[in-house]
Amino acid sequence: MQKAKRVTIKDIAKVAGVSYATVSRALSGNSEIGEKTREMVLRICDEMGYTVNYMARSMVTQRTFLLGLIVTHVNNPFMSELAYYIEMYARERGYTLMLCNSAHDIDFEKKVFELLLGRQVDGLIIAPSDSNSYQHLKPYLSKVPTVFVGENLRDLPESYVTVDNFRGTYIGTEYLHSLGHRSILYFGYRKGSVTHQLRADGYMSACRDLGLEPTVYESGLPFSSVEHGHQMAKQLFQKPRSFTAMFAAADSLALGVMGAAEEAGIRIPEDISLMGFDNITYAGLPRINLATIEQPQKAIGSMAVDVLLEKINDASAGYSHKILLPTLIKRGSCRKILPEA
Amino acid sequence: MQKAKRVTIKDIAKVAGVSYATVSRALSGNSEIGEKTREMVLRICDEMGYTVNYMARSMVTQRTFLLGLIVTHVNNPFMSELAYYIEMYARERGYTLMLCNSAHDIDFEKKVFELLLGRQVDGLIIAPSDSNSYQHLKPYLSKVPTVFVGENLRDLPESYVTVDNFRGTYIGTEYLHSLGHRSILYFGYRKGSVTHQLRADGYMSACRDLGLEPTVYESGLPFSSVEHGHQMAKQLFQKPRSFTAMFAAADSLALGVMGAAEEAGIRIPEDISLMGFDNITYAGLPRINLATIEQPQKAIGSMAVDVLLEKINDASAGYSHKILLPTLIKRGSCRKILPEA
DNA sequence: ACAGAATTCGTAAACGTTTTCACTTACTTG
DNA sequence: CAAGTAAGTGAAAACGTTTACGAATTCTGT
Repeated sequence: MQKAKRVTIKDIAKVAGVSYATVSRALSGNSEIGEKTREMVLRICDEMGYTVNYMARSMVTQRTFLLGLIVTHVNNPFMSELAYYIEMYARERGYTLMLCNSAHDIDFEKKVFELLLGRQVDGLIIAPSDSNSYQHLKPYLSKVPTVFVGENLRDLPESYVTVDNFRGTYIGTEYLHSLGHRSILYFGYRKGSVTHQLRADGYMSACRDLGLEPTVYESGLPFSSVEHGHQMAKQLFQKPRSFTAMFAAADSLALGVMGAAEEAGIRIPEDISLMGFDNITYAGLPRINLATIEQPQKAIGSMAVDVLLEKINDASAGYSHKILLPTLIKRGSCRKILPEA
Repeated sequence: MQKAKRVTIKDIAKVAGVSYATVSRALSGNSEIGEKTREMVLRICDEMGYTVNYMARSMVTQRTFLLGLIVTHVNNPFMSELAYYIEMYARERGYTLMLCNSAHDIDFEKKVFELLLGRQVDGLIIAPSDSNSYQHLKPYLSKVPTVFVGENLRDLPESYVTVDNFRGTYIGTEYLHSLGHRSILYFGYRKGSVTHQLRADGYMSACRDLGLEPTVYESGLPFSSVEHGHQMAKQLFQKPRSFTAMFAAADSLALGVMGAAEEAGIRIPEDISLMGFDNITYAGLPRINLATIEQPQKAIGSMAVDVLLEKINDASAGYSHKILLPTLIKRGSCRKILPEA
């Protein structure tokens, strides 16, 4: 009883007493057709509950209006927000999203890419699991328009849209300095990642410009997470501290720091001011109140879609690099102190 | 240059010097074919970078191996976790996910349902935006196997998988009682929703069994969010309190309560013990430490897929209601007190 | 009222697969 | 070695659309 056979264009044609080409014309609307027949056909479609079969259509038009989205984890708050905006915006533009998680696994990422290719997506947005995952995906990139998101590929000949990571840490460091902090520890997570490198560079550059001594503490871990932050901070807090503020390279790390601080009896912001990066929803929660650098996720999402659609619609289009501006978000985790000097 | 024409089964056939039917057989593997030809064909496919076109395949097999997932908001932490598990598990079973947000909008939900229908999904998982009005989806339900998730449809003849909401609030209330609380306020969010009703019932039933006086404070708002919780609690805290513990119907509400409490100078857990429901990731964060009732999301996700696949593969299968067990998660937001009596 | 133009519609091919059916081969077996 | 069976392969139809092409109809202006 579940098997209610789907009604096709031919069924409509039979009832309407026209050829099925005419039905197609009435529906797609782009071809010329008589006004009375169009109305008649549309009415019958309605009555019979017809819905167009996109697959069949795609077979002949060679366009699926399908977009692939590969994220590391949808349940990573940064990704889920991005995914939300991308989905909504893509739908607005007539595209449907196929979502896949790569789970930070490069082989998985490759497989998923191939899968989506087989699904004939018109284009692909990928939040790479690793900034050198570009190398692994290279063979596929000629097969489908792709835009990278959330990672900076530097001057590689591929489209990407991301935030100005350098500027983010730069203005954050400036802010901490303006609060009176003269000894700021940078708390990073991944050596060798371009994105991370840029964040670290922004911090160091600001330190230089402000006459501060930069100190970097980082793990070689492949990605940031609350647990990683917790582990790292735990170790850190065992040794005596010489800094008054910490700049974490990602909000998730900062959250881990908060946990470790609590355990170690260190108060934030009384003993240490803490700054994050991303402005995930968690950061704004009442008790968390994490000052941070906001990535304009909605803009990143819609921009990624725009860039992609441009690429899809104009095969001769080159690649583009869009770098959006971050915003400083002041919150309770940072406080003003008197410079000791 | 982007337009690298995709290689089809016919191209392979030409190179291999066989008919394209043979190529198909070599790939799908289910038909009989000579061992040497199979290897030869597969080798050539590999060399030429062939990937099967799922759309074309689906045209003839009438199976797309596509699953639709409709959630209210992927960036709602409960949903994003669910989506993650569903995607991963579905992929494991050979299905690809098409994700759509309904944004708590019933008309939107309908449109999206229709859209996915047109995309020929084999089945549909939906976290309804409103459990009252499954009515608007009714006309579609005969067209595609569907399972509802996260909402209890009571005894409607449709499949769903959800947590035992009644039991969740029941054991939560018991726990608060065991800590010495004798005056527990239930802080709910949506009148008329079955899910909410069950949670409220669990609380009231426990109160009755424990000899406590139930008190319910609720808004008619359509869904729970941190902002709603904040608003509600703000009002509540203006009046004098007679309770020592609050049981929020959802973690997001509880988070809002925390914010309002902070503003009102009320300490948690010193002044009030607070309990949530869902165990979203936020709840476990260092400073939040929200005691709550955990929904087994991973199990819900995979179970939903299992139920759906069963329905897909056996058209004569009826519907099933799966009610999974919640778990009490003890955390710092609740503390022991001495009963005044 | 008639030539010609414009409009509307039907026929058929095409998209890339799977699968039935029938036809070759090759392999058994007595 | 004949005959029967098994195994491998090709030809062609089918899935539900869109669209180029051409035929038929209606409209325009004189």
